[in-house]
Amino acid sequence: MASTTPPHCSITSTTPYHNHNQNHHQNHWSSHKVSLGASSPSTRNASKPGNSSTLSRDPTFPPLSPLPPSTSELGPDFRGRRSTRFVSKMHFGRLKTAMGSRHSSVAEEALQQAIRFAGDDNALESVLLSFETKLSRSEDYTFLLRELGNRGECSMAIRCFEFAVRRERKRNEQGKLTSAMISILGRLGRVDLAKSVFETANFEGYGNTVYAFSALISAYGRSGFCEEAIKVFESMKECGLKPNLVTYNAVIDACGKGGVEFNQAVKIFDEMVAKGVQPDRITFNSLLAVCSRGGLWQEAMNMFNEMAYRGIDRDIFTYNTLLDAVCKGGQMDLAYEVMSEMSEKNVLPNVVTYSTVIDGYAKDGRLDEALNLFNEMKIIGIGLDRVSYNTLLSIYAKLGRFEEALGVCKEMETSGIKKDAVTYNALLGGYGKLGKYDELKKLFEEMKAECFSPNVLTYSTLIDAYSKGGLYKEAMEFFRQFKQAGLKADVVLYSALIDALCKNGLVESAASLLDEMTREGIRPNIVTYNSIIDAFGRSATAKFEADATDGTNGTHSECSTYMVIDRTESMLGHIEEDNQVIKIFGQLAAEKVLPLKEDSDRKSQEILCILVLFHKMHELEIKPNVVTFSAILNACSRCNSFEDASILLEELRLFDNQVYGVAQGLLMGCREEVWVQAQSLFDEVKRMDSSTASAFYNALTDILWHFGQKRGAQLVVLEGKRRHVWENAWCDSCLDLHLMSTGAAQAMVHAWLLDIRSIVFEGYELPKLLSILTGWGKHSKVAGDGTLRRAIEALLRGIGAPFRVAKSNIGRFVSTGAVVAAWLKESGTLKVLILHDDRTNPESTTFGELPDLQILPF
DNA sequence: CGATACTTAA
Repeated sequence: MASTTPPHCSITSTTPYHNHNQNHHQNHWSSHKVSLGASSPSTRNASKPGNSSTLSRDPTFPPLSPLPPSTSELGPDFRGRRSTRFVSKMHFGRLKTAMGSRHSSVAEEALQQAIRFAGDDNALESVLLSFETKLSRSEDYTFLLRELGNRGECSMAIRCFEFAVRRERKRNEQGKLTSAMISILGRLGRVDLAKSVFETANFEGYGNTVYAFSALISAYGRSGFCEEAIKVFESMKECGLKPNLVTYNAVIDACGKGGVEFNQAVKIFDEMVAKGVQPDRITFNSLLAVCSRGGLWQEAMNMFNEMAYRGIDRDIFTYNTLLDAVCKGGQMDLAYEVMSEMSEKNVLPNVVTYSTVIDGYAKDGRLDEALNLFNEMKIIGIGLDRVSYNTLLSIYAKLGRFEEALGVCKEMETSGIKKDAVTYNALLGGYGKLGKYDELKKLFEEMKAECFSPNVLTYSTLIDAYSKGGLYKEAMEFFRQFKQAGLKADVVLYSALIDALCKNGLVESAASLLDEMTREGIRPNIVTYNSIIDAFGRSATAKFEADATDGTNGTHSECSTYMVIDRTESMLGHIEEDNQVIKIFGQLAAEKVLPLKEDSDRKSQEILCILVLFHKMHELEIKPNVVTFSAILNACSRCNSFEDASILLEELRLFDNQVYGVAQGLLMGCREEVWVQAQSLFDEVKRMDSSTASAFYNALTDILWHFGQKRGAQLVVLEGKRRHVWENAWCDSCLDLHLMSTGAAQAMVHAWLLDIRSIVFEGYELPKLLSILTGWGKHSKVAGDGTLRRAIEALLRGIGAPFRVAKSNIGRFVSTGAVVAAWLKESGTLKVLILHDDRTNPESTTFGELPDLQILPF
């Protein structure tokens, strides 16, 4: 890694990652689904706490309600804010203990009494009074505060603090209590209260210390309010206080939690060095955390190297955070390397290390490797914790390996770890994927019965699952429950809704939802964009029923979908404001959405919209992934203009030459030129999970087939077969096409028949019965609509292949080996089986024209 | 003197 520059330079230099002009060709092919990137801080801070910024004149504290629901014990969900995923790093598992603190045993006694009166503030007051003479020093009170905080007794802690401050004479002792209190409130996620404690202390004259400021900075950081943290940091300097190591560390840490740009954190780091404050391990660990947020693995490696240069030890946190950055950056091979080096550096990987790398593999689609690491963990005796169990569970759920997922649940139970909201949501996702709606409902009820209130993700999962299954009525019902619960929609929920609309061709409604979410300050991500891109070329409209009397006379309006929906009276009896979504879902449920009639002008326009979207994504630093690529190719396949499709791909090459260059090259018939590049693309896809990989091959084959590059399509399909993209798709007696798109399937039929032919010509016998399976159109929008079956039927008829529909199964075409062999021996057969490209590169005709290649068995 | 650190669900 940049070994030519001295490491101490590397930290502040502009990194290639941020230099889009130079580097955007390399970094766009990220396989992980969500890029946290650098989100705009302004939107994230839409709901700043405690905006009553005027200094409180009243030395009493603000009313304590609303308190977090459960204050009696420290549950896993114990935090003040639960609305955002940016603030996931709250460390209530690692409590500050009073071990080694210099409190007296009387303080312990006082604590026991106080806990007994939990919730009764007056009783607490009398306990404190009765101990007043015995509790001498502020250490005793700090101990009490901390222990009350650890037990979630926020209001008691504040009472105790007020009491202690009142009886204390010495300023610096009051100051100690203040910084402790701010820290505790910060840990409890109550920045609003922390701020008012701070302001009061300042007003009363004992809060103007570097400790109080540092604690407040950290409190803001914990809740993700990085801008506020930096403001406090600046105001501290204005007060004439000098930030010290801890202060700087707290600010940098806040940057990491708030998802701030790496460069801004580096600026603070530079300032600290310039002021002569020597960074320590925690500084670097926090800087690494900033990198990990944005997946800036190169910068993280630089930091890591710089630590060695400065002679700073690296601990388990250093390694875990570095690994997180490297994993989020999609560099799993490097992650593996780093992890392997840990033991020889005497830092043994722990459960967090494993969870991090395992999740990295899982997100990269390398599920086998993820599962291997779990085994490794078991072998070397690292016990699984809640997080690792949930990670394992979600991998199985994602793979649809439900038996194993349930096994994980059992194992969790026997190890004494109860299911939590994460577990339930992962299970719901798993059932949803398999379309097990009864179980889904049952589990949802169980979850509620176990008092895990469903959160946004729960509802997103349910809405997504039901709409993917076409069950819009249920999806709508869950949406309504979600609204009723008063939850705020997030990017996942919006994406689920948008996806449902897109899959039904309601692009314009989807676009208006995209606007709506943006207006609400919710940043769309790659999943959102992939759905919308996928919708282009699917135009449909909701059908407007003038008078719902007979339905024969529904006027089919051609104007914009959004307008149609807007003018449609709610069929729910009453019109709910704000509920565009419910209306549209109502339409979907009533099957009043019809495809718009073929309109090639419109489709061409839509294709070009993709370019606009792509630019927008680039602007928002949302990295396209393989799903984006597949979606774009699918949109092209739905469009009839070769010119438009090729213009689009040509333009997209500016963003990622490798990926779009390969597609464009194959489409234009320059196969020879791009085939090496194509191979490395296929290598990358090979590492992803099977459904993503097959979607990629399906999309690429479809566009080639659609635009007449049939030989190219066939080569791609064979590449996919060689790499086992479609499981057990092919043997001598049976060709299973049910996971393939129509283009891929057709190209495959030709290849398979050619292969069978070579068996015949080598003098071997064919199996008695040959069959071609098309399934029931699993991959088309409506299960069982048979698009694939019809395409294959037409193809077989077209080439005169003697197959017929099986009696028992209309998705299966059968023939006998003898009949097929006879047909294959006919003189004209080879000619119809060999595929050709409409376009070949005139300068390199040799490659595509060698018939030998096609006759040989593959 | 008191204030600062890691991993999970689409």
